[in-house]
Amino acid sequence: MQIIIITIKIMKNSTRSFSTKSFSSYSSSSSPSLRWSEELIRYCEHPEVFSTKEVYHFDNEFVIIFDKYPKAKKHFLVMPRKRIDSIENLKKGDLGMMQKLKEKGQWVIDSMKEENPKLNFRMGFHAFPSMKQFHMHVISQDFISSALKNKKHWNSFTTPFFKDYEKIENILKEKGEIKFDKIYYEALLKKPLNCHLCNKKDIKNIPTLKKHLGDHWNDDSSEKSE
DNA sequence: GTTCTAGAAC
DNA sequence: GTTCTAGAAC
Repeated sequence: MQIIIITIKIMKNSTRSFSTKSFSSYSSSSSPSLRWSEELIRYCEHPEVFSTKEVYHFDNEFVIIFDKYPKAKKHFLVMPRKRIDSIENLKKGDLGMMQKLKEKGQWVIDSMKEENPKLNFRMGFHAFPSMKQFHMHVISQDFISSALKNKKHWNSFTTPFFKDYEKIENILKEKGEIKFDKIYYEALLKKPLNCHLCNKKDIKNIPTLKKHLGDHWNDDSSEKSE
């Protein structure tokens, strides 16, 4: 009986949402297939509507969210709320914002290290991000995560595809813009799996890499706990 | 960015 | 036969 009631409720809902959709012009449906790339924008426009499980912190200028698919034990995105599509849209005039962005990132790192001093962090940017809205990654360097699933994930954080904050700030100061060679950086994502901590090269596959990362994490903890 | 899955690699 | 990767998704 309960199942029947639930089914009816679902049918009612879907009918309603369908008619609402077709009634209003639904202007935000700019190519629905590309909507995933714009998801970060919602956090910047209305950070207050999200739970504390999604939004770590926000103020008038910045939002810090938990990465939805964390590639390490701790992985945050720090973003200006002002609409900036991409790292390529940065101007020298954004250097003030950048300084505050760095402070926000460092504030998260300090707080996370207080919680677990064993964690190391990098803060920086992908040379060619997939998601719109300029965002900075704050990510712990264990890379122990079930969401880390393929070579692209790995190489995007452990090759020069990942640009530390200071690097980007320096380029912006010196050249006034951020522009990378797309062919070169796309190729980096396809390179063999190399460990970011030791000299191990050409790790066979992702499962083997994960075992290797687990070993680093455990070795490290036994050293420090002695 | 993810999910899904065909077929390559083992 | 099973594990794993990598390309399509309208």
